[in-house]
Amino acid sequence: MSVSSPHLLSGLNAEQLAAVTLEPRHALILAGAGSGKTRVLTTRIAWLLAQGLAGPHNILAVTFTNKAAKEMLARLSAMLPVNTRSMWIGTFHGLCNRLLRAHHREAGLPQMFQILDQSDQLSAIKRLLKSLNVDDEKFPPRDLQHFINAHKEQGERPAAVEAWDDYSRKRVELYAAYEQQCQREGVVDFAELLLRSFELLERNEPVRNHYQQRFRHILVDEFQDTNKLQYRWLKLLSDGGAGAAVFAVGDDDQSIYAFRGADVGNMHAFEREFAVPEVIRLEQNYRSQGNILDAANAIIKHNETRLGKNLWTEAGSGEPLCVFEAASDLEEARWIVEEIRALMRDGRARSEIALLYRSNAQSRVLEHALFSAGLPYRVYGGLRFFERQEIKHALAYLRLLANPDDDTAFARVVNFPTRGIGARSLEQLADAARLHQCSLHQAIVHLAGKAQSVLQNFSGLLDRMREGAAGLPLPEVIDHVVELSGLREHYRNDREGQDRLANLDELVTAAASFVAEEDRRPIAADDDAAAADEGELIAFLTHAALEAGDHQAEDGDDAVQLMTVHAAKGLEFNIVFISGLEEGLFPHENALLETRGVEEERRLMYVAVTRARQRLYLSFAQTRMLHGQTRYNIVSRFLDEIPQPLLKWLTPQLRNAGSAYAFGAARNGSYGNDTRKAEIAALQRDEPSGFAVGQSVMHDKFGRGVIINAEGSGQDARVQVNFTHAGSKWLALAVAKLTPA
DNA sequence: CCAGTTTACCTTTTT
DNA sequence: GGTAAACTGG
Repeated sequence: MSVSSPHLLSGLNAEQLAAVTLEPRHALILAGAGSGKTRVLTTRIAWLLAQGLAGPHNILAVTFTNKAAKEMLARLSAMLPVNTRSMWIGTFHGLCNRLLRAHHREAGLPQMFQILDQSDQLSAIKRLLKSLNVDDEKFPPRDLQHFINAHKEQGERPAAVEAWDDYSRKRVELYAAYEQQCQREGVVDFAELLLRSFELLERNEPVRNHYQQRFRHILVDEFQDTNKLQYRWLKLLSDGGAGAAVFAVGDDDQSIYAFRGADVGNMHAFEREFAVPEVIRLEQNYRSQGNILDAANAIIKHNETRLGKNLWTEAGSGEPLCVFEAASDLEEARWIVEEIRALMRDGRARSEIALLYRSNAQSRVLEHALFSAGLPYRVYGGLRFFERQEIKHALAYLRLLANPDDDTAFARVVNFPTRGIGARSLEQLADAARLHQCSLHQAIVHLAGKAQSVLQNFSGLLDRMREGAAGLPLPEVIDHVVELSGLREHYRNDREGQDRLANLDELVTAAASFVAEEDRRPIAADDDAAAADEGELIAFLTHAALEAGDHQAEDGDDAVQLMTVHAAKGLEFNIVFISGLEEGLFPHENALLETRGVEEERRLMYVAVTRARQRLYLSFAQTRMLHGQTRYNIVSRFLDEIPQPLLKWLTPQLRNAGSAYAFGAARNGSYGNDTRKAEIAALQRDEPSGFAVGQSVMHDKFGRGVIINAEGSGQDARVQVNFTHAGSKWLALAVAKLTPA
């Protein structure tokens, strides 16, 4: 390895170079979209190694996605020959898991602890509520799950949570009970991985000292997405800033995970608490044409709380952004398909094109249109491989092999496929378990009568599985379990079970390639205490929980890419469509209620816009089917925030010329039947005083809006209006001064 | 007492 | 449109 490696640094601009070659000290890099962030991060690591400022084992690099971690590793090994295995590179959850496996005893966990993903966590909570006879109407499991996770992410155990009334006291009590249940079953949820390893470092001085001395350089990707606990974890590991040099890369404008506890405030806190000497801004964008960047800059300027940054490019302005107003979501989808066809006639590949939307529910219409047109497409999102029910069932059996006391897994498959163990027997079992303070599996011996015999049969099945699996390689273990459990038989008899059968086979294949991968890069004899001797099965189950799989999109074929804006973060495409630019959808209505909610939505829009290299299409629809009912939306404020000269309207701008209702009709049916249907429905409802659902109206105080609902007649007539800036309101027509806009 | 059928409910984003 | 709880028949 050369002492100075000019080739490493060639092609970097001045700011990138400054960031990469900073002397070892704390640094905050504000890296705008498309500014070469990942390159800076990986080159920084390579530079530290090449300069001899650190050995591989001194490096800890943390990312948010497995994908980012893999990419970093791949790029790094391409840059210089290095034993990446002795570096700690991974997601927060992955690294915490590694820490806890190595120190499970000190952390108070069984060696074989299992990881609950969120759906496992939810069912664990439901089971808990049932066993404590808690009314799940009063304490909805989802709320409780959010409550528990939010507190864990703040670093708060039940004892630290403030309770001021009976209700909050009860919730804290349930939080405590949930912890006990997890501890008894030997399982940890996602947030627990973080909190437990934080507490391990905090309380165990030898362990803390060991890692503080080992890691001299901590590099953090997507720093704006860290939550409070992750920040404290980093701070602890760097000995409050006195130890490892922390190199944090982030973009406050791309912070889009506040909803799950991410705290942009960490960037300010880091600057202050670590006394970061200087902040380096990467503002040159290598991705997008000028007009696209101008639009992105114009949008994000509307946010008040920013560290401040303005992207620029040496590329030309490029094309204007194309805007399309559709009569309906179906129309929007049809237009997108037409446009894609035109692009392909121009010689564009489908894989250059991405369709972005705010929420997954929007993909269906787009998929339908693409499918009907025979255009290949790939959807990112939705169910991932390890989240499919047949896979989760198979994994549950595997978990029971490793740990029969895993009640979540037990409850999941005890009667699946059905084997005559009904609700009644399970109730008795749960009662016995509570009475004896033991797991469901252990409670079987305390039963009597029929319940005991059927459950002992099940227990015997598990024993036979374990015996049959002994000594087999992992893929064969899985195959054996799938067979013996009756899962294969069950899906064979199910008319719609063919895909599921194929997935179960795929699980065996996945295990085979997982084992092969592990063999190629064996966990090197780590200098850490008790190098995790987890065994293939535990490693595979951990892999399944932490990396739920590639969002089910097959590689290879040339296909249009469909995904949510969140999923698109970090990606780039030559041509991007952002669809559904409507108030209530994007920005999402739920976000309007939250403080700073609109700002987060705006950052989301900023992320969406900056995905495009050459061409950006923006579209919205007047009516949209959502959750089975038609909604009448007005154009998103974000579209209004883009300067008009950057835009090219593909549809006439009639927005002030009449109601949505009127111009749907004016288009003379050429835009499909959807607007007509809305029209007819409105007429049939005998709307009062000449107002119709879907019509644009003006109000002295609230401004412009669209009527989305109506009821009553005469003096009692009321309409619900969705105002651009004031939100949705019910107004009595006799009182409110509404005028057609 | 269990198993298949119907109904209800939900969906903003996810490691 | 898809799953999980409630229902009802065997």
